[in-house]
Amino acid sequence: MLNLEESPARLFAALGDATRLGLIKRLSNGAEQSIAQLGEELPISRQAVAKHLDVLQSVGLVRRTRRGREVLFVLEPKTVAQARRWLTQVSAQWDDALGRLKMFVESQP
Amino acid sequence: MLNLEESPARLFAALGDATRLGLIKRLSNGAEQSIAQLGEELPISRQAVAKHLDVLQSVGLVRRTRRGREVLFVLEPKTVAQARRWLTQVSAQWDDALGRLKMFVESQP
DNA sequence: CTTTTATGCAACCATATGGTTGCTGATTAA
DNA sequence: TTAATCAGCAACCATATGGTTGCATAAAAG
Repeated sequence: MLNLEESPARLFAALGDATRLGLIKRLSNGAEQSIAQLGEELPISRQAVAKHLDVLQSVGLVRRTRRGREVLFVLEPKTVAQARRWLTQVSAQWDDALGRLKMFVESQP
Repeated sequence: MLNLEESPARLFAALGDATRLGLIKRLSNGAEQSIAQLGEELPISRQAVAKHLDVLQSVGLVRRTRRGREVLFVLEPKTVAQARRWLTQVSAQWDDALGRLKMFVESQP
């Protein structure tokens, strides 16, 4: 897996597509699903779906398993959590900064 | 502001670039900063920085204010929180699914 | 008033991205 | 065994993206 800690950009980029977000949402029900299944309701070709899944796998958002002739995909919630953590840190730093500003203002005579 | 609730894809796409993540991190200290300031340490042209800031503003991640001849940018933590919320929901749905699976397995004779 | 500073606008360029189609190979079903 | 299903590979295409340069404008500083 790539180093997402120091470069979450690729991870967010993988999330930055409506089709891929849909796939993730669909996979978040916990079920393993094949490429054909995942593409059933989508208005794009199977190959397009496969490419999207490749992108998701390349950043570790999904894991693939072969079973016979089909390939099953499952969500990797740890990677979702990594993205969440980055945003949480930004929010926390923001809150800290505002807190310090408030303290400074209140300490003025 | 665009409707991010039903289409967080554009929001994640805006986060999907290392330069923009750097800008966000830099802005998370709470200080308003100009385009020139934000681009000081970056190895790209001022126009490139301005374009990145346009992207961030177009999804509501930053807000711009004009002061004299310069334009100041400030982080919009509410939008960061929106992205975080989407990821949280995916995680929660995943946890629910696993919980139901566990209950089902344990209820088997 | 002249110069510097900070930004905006527009054209341009190379590459990435999201999509397609056609063909091939392997596995399951009839 | 033959037919249907699921996936992989490769080429191709249009548009988006991230970057550049050159010139213009407005405000602050000298």
